[in-house]
Amino acid sequence: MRLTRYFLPTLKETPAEAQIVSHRLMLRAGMVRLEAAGIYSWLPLGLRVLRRIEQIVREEQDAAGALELLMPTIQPAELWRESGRYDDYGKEMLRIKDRHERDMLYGPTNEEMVSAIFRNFAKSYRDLPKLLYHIQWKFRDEVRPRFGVMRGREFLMKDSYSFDLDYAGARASYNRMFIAYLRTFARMGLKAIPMVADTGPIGGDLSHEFIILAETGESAVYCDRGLTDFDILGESVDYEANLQPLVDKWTSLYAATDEKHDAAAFAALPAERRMEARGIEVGHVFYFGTKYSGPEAMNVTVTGHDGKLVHPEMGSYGIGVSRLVGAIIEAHHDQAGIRWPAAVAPFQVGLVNLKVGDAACDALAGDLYAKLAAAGCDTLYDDRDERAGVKFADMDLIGLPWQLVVGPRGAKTGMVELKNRASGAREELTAEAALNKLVDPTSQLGGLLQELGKGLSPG
RNA sequence: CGGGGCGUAGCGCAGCCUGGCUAGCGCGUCUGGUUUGGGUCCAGAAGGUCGCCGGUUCGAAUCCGGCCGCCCCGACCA
Repeated sequence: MRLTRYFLPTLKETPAEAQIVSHRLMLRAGMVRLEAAGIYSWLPLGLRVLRRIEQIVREEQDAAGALELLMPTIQPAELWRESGRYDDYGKEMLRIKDRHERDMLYGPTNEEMVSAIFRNFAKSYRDLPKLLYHIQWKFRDEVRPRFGVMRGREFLMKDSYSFDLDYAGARASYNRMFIAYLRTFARMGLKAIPMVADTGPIGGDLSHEFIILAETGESAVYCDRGLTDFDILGESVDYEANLQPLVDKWTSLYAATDEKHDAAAFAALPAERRMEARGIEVGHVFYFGTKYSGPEAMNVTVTGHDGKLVHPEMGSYGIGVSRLVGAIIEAHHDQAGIRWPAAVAPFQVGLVNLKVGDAACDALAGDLYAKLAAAGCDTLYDDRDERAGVKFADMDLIGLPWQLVVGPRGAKTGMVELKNRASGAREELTAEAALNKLVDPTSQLGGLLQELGKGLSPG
């Protein structure tokens, strides 16, 4: 993409309303625009990131055996009256009426609807187990939206729902999602730590929040330092096998948010393993049994092995997709701007032509742009007639993993500079060598790019 | 929803307390020149219903009342 043709309204100064760093950077980098409290338009750069995150989530859900569907944003109140939540949910639910004065609502979640869908089609134990998910905009009329997209009223969420014949099956589904979540966040360059969460009236130990560590996190967290050394991507995961040992490994060490914190248990850890930090919740997995499938709610039944009707055991599993955009920035930024992990970056390479109009610079940069494009590498080519400082500042701000700089100093001899945004490391090398480094499929980055390229649509 | 703060040009702000010429400044934008490896410098220009409605007054960005919007702290949540 040529920057002269792109829509990238970067800001030098920080808008007054933004307090936390991710919100500031998203506004300054031209990713989003506030439309109303907690409601945002996603501008082209922000949308690209949102889509990358969404796609990683989708791939891991699919890999874990979940099936994608798409339910509407607007739901009839009838469903919620069935479960009893229409009256319980309170003002957080945005209630609307259609032209016939029928009560509708903008969905804050989808347990009722997915239960109704499942109830309609599933008849027998042979239809179980099933894991259904969708990625859809939700609305919760928060009293106080804040932190930009991290706590908006409208937000993009991936929510999955599992249906199993019995508790053992539900636990297996839970484990699938648990592992899928670990992989999902790890692929995004995040260290997400599962922490025991409140299960409410259901009880049991089957609810975990996935928390990423960030200095600016919303809540205090306490955990065993050993958890940060675990690497799910290094494990071989077979979703058809028993996942319990793997789940046990991740839940064996102490980890809790402040509301579930057990000071005594934490104090029992060796001092060097005690870690106190700040965290942001990016996912939540929850087993709730027959709360929604039961007779007092949606009354979902299938015929069991013995011919008797049974209510499926359910669970739900959420990932805050739009929230992740902010959360990732909280975890990956510096003074100058964002430092995107490659897997979610809006573009992989920022190609900077320092002197547009200079024959050597134009030719070399143009050639590199064409070759990067041919190699399938998402490249943002800064071909603006701007000063070097402006270009560098914008590049650092939007945080693409690699900056490929073509300037008059080196262009004559075919030399360019390659800068790694995350580490800040720069090296002078020939254009050819830089290209090979960026797109050679045998190189680490090249391999990553190839993997990223799969299934990604241009944004 | 309780407490606090703020709405003046695209963005960041001053002016308001103590009403008074054509409402300012910086950044950005446009034009010309200059400069050219980290947000150049000079000159010129465009751009504002001072959030909205009403009141007080000879006169309101400024004082008073109401409303709307946004932000922060708290309680609540992905």
